[in-house]
Amino acid sequence: MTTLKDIAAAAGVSIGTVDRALKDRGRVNPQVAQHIKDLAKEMDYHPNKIASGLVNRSRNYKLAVILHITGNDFFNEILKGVKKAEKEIRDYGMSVDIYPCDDFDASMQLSNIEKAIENGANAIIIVPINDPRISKKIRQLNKDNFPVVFLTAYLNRIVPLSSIHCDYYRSGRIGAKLLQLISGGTGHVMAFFPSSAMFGNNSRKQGFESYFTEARTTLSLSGVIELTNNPVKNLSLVREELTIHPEVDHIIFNGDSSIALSVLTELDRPVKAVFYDFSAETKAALKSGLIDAAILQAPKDQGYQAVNVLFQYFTSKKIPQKEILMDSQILLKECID
Amino acid sequence: MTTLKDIAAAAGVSIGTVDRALKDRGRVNPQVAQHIKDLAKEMDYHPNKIASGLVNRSRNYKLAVILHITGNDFFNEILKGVKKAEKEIRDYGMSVDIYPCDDFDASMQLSNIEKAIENGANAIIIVPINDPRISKKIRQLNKDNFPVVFLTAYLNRIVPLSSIHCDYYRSGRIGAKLLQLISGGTGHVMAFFPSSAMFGNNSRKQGFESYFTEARTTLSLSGVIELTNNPVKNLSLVREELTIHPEVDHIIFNGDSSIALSVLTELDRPVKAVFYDFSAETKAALKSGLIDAAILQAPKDQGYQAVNVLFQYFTSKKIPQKEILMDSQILLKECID
DNA sequence: CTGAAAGCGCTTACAG
DNA sequence: CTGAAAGCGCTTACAG
Repeated sequence: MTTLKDIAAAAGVSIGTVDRALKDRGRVNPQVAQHIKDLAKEMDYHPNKIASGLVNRSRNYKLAVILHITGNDFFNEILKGVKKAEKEIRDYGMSVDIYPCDDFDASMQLSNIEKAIENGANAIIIVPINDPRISKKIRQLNKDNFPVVFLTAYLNRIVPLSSIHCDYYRSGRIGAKLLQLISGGTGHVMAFFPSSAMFGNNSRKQGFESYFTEARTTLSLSGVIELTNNPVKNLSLVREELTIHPEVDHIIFNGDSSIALSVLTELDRPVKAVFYDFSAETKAALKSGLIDAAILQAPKDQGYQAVNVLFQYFTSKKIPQKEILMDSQILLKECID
Repeated sequence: MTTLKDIAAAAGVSIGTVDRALKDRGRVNPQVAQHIKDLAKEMDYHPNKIASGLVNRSRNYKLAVILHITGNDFFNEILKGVKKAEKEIRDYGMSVDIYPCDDFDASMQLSNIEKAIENGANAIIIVPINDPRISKKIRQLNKDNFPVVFLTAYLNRIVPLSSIHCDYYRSGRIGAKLLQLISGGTGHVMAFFPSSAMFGNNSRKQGFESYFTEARTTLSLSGVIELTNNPVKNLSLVREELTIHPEVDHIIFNGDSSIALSVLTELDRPVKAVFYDFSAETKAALKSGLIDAAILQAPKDQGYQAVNVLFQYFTSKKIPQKEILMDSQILLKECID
């Protein structure tokens, strides 16, 4: 392994000069700089990140994770990933602060952004609520070159440093296909999707519907219902729709799983079901056979990646991919029991 | 972040003494040692791995990856994971050497183990061929406390430092369930599994068969064929079986995918198919609709984990889990197109 | 424009 | 049993 020292010796200069030349951080005689660069390439020099890390730790970067809800199984998974990454970067002097938020409370999220910055955050990881105030704020941060990473959700027409989420459209199509498979080819489907206030949810809904529009399924669609942000309202909504539509024998559900599960349990007819996203309840329901499949989006990985992307950015100046798409994972009973 | 220096100051001793007390690596007055340990806990001390890494790099650990075949898409994926991990640990002074092997050539694998050790390997990551000579050799290494990690495959009754593979039995059951789903409920199935020389393959076959034994499927099983290690032989075997059994309209295939794909292409009747493991061809076949599902076992992750486990073991003395099971991933056309 | 030196936190001989 | 010091490779003021 070539070190700065080796190159300095070969070039007959000090390691300080080598460093300046290689990192372009200073006034170095262009001739000398070029020679050093050539030598570095020749000697296959790769800076030792451990050593840089040891020095850089004094910089003490702070990352803020800003959520959009108070917490559920899905977000706990995300936080597990965040915390796993935090452990790995702690020694580099980086820390992570988590700002929880009342469900979909945009003004609270906005003030959390401001609070984070006051607290000295060097970057923000956010599950952005689709609200003009949030959009405006993030546009401003972009302009100021303040690093922002979108996690799980995103905002249309706003391009942060990086945006990490599943391929929502595709996951909608996968849901439709799974219904087709578990149905055996005939049935009536009712779909429940969350408020399309979040772009991802909307995109997932569109992916799902595209499968019917393109006639890729032999099932018939009894309805696509948009849920609200109110759990009580949602419970009666789901209950009601399944009563009004007695023909429905398949549902696909994206939202607070406990709601759909309790309705499924009280129903007097068999209904097959596909659920989105991880929760302990969903897992149990899959195991017991109450539901037939689940589609996950690797939440833990998403959390991990969000932190990791910023770590790379700060320590190695590595510009991340603008969009990091996570694979959807299909879960059947056989995958877990 | 508490450092050794902080503790030394608090205890009124030198950092050398603190280090010795905390790591149990030396003659320290028991009284003093206990006091230091208490202080460390109190002050929430966590050794900085970056700093240790910088020192330890001089130790130059060598890891050997010993394969059991020359290479295919599946193993290239594994190697991608190995190389990803290698990049991350290079700065810590660790390196990885890869020893390829003629397909299932146990004596070649045996000599590779010996070669690796001669070359100064500090640990071995191996896809063990089920052969008494290999078993004997690995038992000996275990006795000598030489770290061995099993990757993708394993040997019965031999417990290495860690064993990383998918849950083969479960993946067999998932295969059976997928056939049930894509069939719509009726059909005749023929299954092809590789030589059960590798324990995992055998376990997968058993998982698959259990699904039929337990009558969890409405399909009928026309045959379970064991493939050989000879591609030419396998091609005629698959072709022959599908000719002898004209009723077969579903296959599940675990082996060299190009063989099954070419037979599927030349067949004069429609046959639905589930394939195991990743290959570029499998992916294309899934996309084109020639096959209906694939079951992957996260090969890249497996390779990454194998190296990482040893890194943790050497740098942090962290004893890994005896068995690390990877999730099976279900792939449908909708997941990739 | 360039060099010498201190320091990041830990490990490890080397004295005592 | 304990301490002082060198060194891992890089970064960063500070002189010159």
